[in-house]
Amino acid sequence: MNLQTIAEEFGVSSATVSNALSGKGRVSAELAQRIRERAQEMGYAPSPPARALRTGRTGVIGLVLADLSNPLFPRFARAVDAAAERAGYGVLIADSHGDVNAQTAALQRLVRRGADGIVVVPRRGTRVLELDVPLAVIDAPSTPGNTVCADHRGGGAALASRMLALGHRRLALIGANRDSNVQRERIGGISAALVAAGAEGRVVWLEDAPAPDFSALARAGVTAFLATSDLHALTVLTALQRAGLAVPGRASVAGFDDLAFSAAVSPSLTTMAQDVDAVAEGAVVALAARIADRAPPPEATVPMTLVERESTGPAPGAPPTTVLGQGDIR
Amino acid sequence: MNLQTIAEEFGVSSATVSNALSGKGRVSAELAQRIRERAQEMGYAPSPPARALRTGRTGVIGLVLADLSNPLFPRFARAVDAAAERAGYGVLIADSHGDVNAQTAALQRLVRRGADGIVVVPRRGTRVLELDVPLAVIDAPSTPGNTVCADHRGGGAALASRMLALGHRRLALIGANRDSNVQRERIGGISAALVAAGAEGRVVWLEDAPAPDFSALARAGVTAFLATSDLHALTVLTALQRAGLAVPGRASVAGFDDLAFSAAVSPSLTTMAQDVDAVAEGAVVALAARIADRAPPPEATVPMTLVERESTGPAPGAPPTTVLGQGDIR
DNA sequence: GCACGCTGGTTAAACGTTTAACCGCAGGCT
DNA sequence: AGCCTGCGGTTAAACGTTTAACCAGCGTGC
Repeated sequence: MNLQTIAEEFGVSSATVSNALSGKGRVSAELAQRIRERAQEMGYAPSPPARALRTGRTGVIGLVLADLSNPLFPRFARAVDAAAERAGYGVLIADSHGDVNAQTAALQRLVRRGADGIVVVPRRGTRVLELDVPLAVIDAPSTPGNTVCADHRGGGAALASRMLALGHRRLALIGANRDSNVQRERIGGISAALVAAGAEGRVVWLEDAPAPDFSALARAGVTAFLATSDLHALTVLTALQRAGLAVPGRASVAGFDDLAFSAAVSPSLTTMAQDVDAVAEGAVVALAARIADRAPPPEATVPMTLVERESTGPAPGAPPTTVLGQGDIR
Repeated sequence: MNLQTIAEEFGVSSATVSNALSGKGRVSAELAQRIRERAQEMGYAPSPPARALRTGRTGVIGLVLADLSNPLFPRFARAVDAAAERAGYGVLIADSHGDVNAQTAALQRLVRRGADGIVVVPRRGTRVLELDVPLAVIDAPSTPGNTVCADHRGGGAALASRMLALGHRRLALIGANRDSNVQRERIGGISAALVAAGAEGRVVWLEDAPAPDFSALARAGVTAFLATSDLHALTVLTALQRAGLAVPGRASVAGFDDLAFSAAVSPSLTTMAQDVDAVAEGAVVALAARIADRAPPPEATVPMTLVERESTGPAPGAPPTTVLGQGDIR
């Protein structure tokens, strides 16, 4: 089932068949058409190794998801896979087992396996070394070499604004792992918006420290908890509930990324979602351009969208506000 | 940086170098040694396409994760990747977008890309069609063609026994999606153990139906909720907490699979965990054997382990029992 | 009448590896 | 002396594709 067998059927050379299928050389339009049809009905598929050997390109890109603890992993994998498929690429994965030089090892494995380029979602604070293959980095605008990402800062600002509109003035910020550019930007966006409005936003928990007593904070007057991840938001939510504090009656809780469980818990979590598909598409397109030696598109950020659910509401004692866009707006 | 360049350095033919590196043909031991050392220090790596073209094998296996909603995805991907790496294979992914013929499309994409074999975690109730490449299926023993999986039935039975030992006699079972072989086996294992002990275990929620009122069930005398997934367990947990029912004081809650959030919520979730690494390793080993045309190992199941956390405890009003293995036993 | 250019192909080389077949040579056996 | 055998390689083909270079035939312009 190679070019030769088709060629013999038509009494032509295999080069002609190759030309007909690729539309590159000189073949009469009519013969080309017939060859394409026949190849189609024979289910002919070119041999990737042969093509790769000749052209030096494998048609495969690597994907390294470094931060395994990030539950966005499956969605990124899926989205990158879909985008790569659209661009005609296969996807080779390599999970760096979390640690930093395992990440570079993963990258090298991928180039050894012949990846034409690599999409990498780096481990927090990891700088990705320069390789001899094109890279597309998905992290945060502040990361050097970043290619495309969600607008984490803008998302933080938007979430904060919404909470301000709901009357919250004392807020607790959660989960600012200082090694994560993404989390830093989210916190930065939130803080900026709060400060501009004269509200209080204090970071109360970094990932590495032991968790504080959230219910005590609520009793002390904090009316909203904004976490940089739904995972942390969930921790807060269950802690408050366990202490008998109503959410959102007594305090509101919100997170980021709209993780799988966020819609399933009760009350369901308000969250700032990123458009994973758009980000992945951007990364793959940029990578494909760089592989084809065209100018890659400029560094881009895609907007985040607020998914307002049940875990947020007006601050207790605040004057009633018009509640816009309530409900699941996915 | 190919065989030829090394060969010239030694004044031998490229075939000799190939033989030296593979240890297959006839080369003097001493020359072979020198060649290997030199290749090492030159950083020589054989060209995968060339090797694939010649041998007909790419050294790459496919991984299709069909059930995207399954949050185990990242762990399976990681584990399969690691096992494949150990076996000398790369991993090409293909996410079937959930629907059934997208799954077969994904399989075909992988074979077209040259996968030597495919590991598939099938979509619920999907029968995987026979292909011309070796397959390893990770699902449940009842699935035709299954290769390796966790002992879902045994896990269910063990979880049930533990709850019985804690004095629970009226239990609610949750999440028996009737298309999922895995969930059916888990429910089956639980039910069998409960029935054998004369306790009551009723399935109260299938995924497609609207969720019942869990707090009402608890007030009606159910003291334990066993869900086939931590996701459902979390739904129950938050619903009970919101209704002001203490967990595990008033009712115990347990799930399966030890998902990311399970240790983070309050109270942390008791769960029946599967050894993802062992399952993945089994699948890859079986697949590698089939690819090498050796007899694959027999179908295997790997035991599950109970991770007992805070969400389970003695049934209210039950005689006090010795509590074995309390705490996080990971 | 002839050089020229266009059309529709063909030929052959090249990509880098593996492997079957061959081959010269030295030593041992008969 | 002749023959076999084992050692240490070499030669060459093959895997399937792409692509640069070539070529026959034919209509055209001058």
